[in-house]
Amino acid sequence: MSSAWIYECLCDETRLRIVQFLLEGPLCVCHLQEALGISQARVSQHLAYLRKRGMVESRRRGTWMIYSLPKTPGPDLKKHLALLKDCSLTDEKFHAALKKLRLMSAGCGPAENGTPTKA
Amino acid sequence: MSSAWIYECLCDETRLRIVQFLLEGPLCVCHLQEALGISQARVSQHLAYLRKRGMVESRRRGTWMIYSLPKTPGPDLKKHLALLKDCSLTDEKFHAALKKLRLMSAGCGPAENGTPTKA
DNA sequence: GCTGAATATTCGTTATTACGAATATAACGC
DNA sequence: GCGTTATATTCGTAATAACGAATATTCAGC
Repeated sequence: MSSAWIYECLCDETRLRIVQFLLEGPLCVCHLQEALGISQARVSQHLAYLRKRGMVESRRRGTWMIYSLPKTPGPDLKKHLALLKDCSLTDEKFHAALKKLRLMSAGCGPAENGTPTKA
Repeated sequence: MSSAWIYECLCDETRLRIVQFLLEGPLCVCHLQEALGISQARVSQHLAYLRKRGMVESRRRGTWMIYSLPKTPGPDLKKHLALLKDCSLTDEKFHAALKKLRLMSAGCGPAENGTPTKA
């Protein structure tokens, strides 16, 4: 039952969305919060869940926490993430949310090496 | 969130095992019960869960119910099942259970077109 | 139609999980 | 040090899911 934890991480709709977003690039908590339209606490709780299990990594950038997918995922996780990305291509709702997110802010990826500048 | 239901189906360890077994071929309830080492009711409950969501199909053969994976799975499910099979290759526990199952009984696959004969 | 075998369903309980609200922590600029 | 912003954690509760036990259904053979 080696990769059962992967299914457990993704069986919650909010967590699945988070990982889908992170597949597009690193994001800070407040951007995820905006994109998902849920409370800050809920985002943090789910991120903590995913972090404990090794599904996401975090690094601090000033007061911001930048979350991203593991730089060196294990073979099973790597395949699952690739498949999720593939399946996300046909996910209308996700793409609508992603578009909204990109309009809202530039994302945390490009601004990684400077002081965070909120939109 | 198109394929969220797939993760929901597989996030339970028992259900994941069931689908892993079915990837090897059709099985009846009592064989699954033996292979999993759990009560008949639990197997039936989980199978009902999976059937409602289109993850498994069933057909009657005498008093036996033969469960199998969908003959014509959608594109996303097809990919997920292929990945699960791939990941199962390195799953020691699963292979041990599979070996035990094959020693116990011939399986329901070969006996499909006759009266079921319990080992 | 009765019986036994295989499977399904219902029900009450327990365990787990997600949640919102409140509070705590951490870093930054002053 | 103080206030502000961003994030994390704790806690009590509500929703959900899994479970065992008991019961119901379905079919085959007689």
